[in-house]
Amino acid sequence: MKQENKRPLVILTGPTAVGKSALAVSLAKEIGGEIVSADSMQVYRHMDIGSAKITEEEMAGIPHHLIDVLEPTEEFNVVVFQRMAKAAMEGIYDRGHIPILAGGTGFYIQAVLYDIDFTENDEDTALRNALEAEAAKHGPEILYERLKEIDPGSCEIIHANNVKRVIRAIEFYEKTGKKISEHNKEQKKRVSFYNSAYFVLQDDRDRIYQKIEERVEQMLSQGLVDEVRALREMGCTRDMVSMQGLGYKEILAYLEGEISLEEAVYRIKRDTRHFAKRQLTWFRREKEVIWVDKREFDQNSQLILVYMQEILRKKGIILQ
RNA sequence: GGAUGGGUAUGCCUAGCGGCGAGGGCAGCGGACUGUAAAUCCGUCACACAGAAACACCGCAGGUUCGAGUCCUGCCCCAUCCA
Repeated sequence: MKQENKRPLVILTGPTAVGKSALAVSLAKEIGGEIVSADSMQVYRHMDIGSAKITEEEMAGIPHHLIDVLEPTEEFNVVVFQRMAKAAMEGIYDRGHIPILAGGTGFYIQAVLYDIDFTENDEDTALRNALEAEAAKHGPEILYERLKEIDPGSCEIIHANNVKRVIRAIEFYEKTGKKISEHNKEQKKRVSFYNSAYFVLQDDRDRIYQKIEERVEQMLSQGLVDEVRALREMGCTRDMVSMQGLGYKEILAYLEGEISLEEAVYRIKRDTRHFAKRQLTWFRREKEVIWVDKREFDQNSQLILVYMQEILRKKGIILQ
């Protein structure tokens, strides 16, 4: 398909706490956009403070999709995300608007942008659990050896200690009879499915870290502990996907008397920093990204907006 | 003033009790990622050289020893306790 025949898609991402949400709203206003959240935690209801969820007021009338659509007890993953995001985008196109995929989960963005094919296979938690138990009992090598026999290609890519990915590779083979290493090789060749602009908002590392620090403190004063306590009373446990979120698993550990509040806060800050770093690593690897460094715009979001629109115009994503 | 414990690499904590070109953890930094991704995992971390050559002040200065982070003496800091 020729570039101009593809449908438009704007992506706005970047490390946590750089200021994506606000910028996304401003951009949406300018270009007639609607926002599709690419965030693995903001999908959950009752998880407002810890996920730094955008407020109704901050949305300023711009429609936001994939926020507050699941209960914390429900499972969420890329496949579900992909399905929901595509559905939301259809609606946006129907309304003649431009979807703005905004959020920090690079993997989710990739799934939509390249329309990655996650070969349908029923998730087999029984198999996963069995494999996990095996690894826990006999060590991760045992699964790795097994993978070596069915899909040696994967062994070259996946480290033996990365049990989750080793399990997925085995599961993939068990369910489809195909090798995930080959499947992935195919998927990697894909090019953007849309006429897209992939903006990554960037800033000075120290500034990001400082904002993380401030944000965590703010969450605490907004009542993060109470929020988690309420979730716990609702029956949320640490093995749920939702409770793997930063801020949630640590506060749960505190509420269960495992660690002090001080330790929990320390870990949230530290792990959020690590997270921001991992996000940057991810975006550096993506080929089509357009880095938007706030330092180059004197932190002025107005200038950034002008710059982004200029690019969108050049790409034919917006007219005028 | 006295007692006791301690000071380990230009970030922090810690192992070490005569053979150490000093072990580990954290932070930091880099990387991977295609159905848990705010997850999971890997690498690096004084500098330089590489394997008969190189040599970071293991608080500082001496001493014992073939050999000292490790033992002895003195000094300087820190912590706690007693006056």
